[in-house]
Amino acid sequence: MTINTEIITHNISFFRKQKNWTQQELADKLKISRSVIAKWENNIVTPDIISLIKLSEIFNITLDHLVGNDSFRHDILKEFKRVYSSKTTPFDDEVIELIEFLMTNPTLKQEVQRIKNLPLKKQQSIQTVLSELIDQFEKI
Amino acid sequence: MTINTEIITHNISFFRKQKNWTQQELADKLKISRSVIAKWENNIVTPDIISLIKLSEIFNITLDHLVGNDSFRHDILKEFKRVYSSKTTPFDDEVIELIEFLMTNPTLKQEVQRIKNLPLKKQQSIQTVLSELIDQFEKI
DNA sequence: CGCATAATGTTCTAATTAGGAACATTATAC
DNA sequence: GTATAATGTTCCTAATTAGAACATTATGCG
Repeated sequence: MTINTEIITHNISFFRKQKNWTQQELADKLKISRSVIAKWENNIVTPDIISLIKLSEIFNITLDHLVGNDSFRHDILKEFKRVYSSKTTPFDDEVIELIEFLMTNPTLKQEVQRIKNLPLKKQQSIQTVLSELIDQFEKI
Repeated sequence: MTINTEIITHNISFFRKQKNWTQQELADKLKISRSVIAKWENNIVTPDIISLIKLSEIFNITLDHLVGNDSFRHDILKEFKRVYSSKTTPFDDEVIELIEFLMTNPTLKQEVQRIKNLPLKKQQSIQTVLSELIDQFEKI
């Protein structure tokens, strides 16, 4: 995937207009100069991460949404983005299933919690062993 | 909400270690100098948005998680609660924490999903072994 | 249309900041 | 305890940014 700043800067313009704000209004909210906004929107300058986070809050969208990051499409988290931007949509089945699976499997839930409480190195070791273990059971 | 870069740079360090990579390995993946990684992790320099997006892809997490975007997190949790209260299922805060844990830990998440897809008997076997495994690591 | 002014775009400058290479320190393995 | 891997730091150069001032374009209204 090729990443460029064009989408990001274009999105800033898009979401500002969606809110019906002028560059000056947005600049005031961020307490920066208006000309900076103009340069962001025309992709002359790329906003720093702090400004982007503030923008995502002001626009009430996720950072991933703001920067047009869809690389995690195959991840569970992609749905969170969707849910976040349209509250009427139910949760993704995958997420719900994972939750319900853990809620209905106290044993495994507890084990995950125990893993969660271990130091990182030990977590990694367990994951390595576990991966092998599952491999074997999948093969049987 | 106060935003600072500390969380971001700390997270880079955290997720790199979670993957068991050296700074050099991460630098190679990003095709940049290792010293830059070091400066990121020590909050001497703040990575630009393009690098952050690449990092989120490499770490396989969302940008929001990488930068520790809390406002996003709260909204997600609200959604969980909404969905679950409407299902009259008792809402379990512990599960939320687990989901959070799994979201920032793609490897383990995947393993749980694999377990979920196994037949019950095999699930139980794995849980038994896993329990013993965790025991040992907790004792060390 | 033609004017006023709101909105946006661009240029210039000063200052900050990032990145890489080299060097310094700390951690780890044997 | 030493060798080496891993990480931290400094110095330098190059690139980037924010703001102010100025230029252009868009919009509303008589």
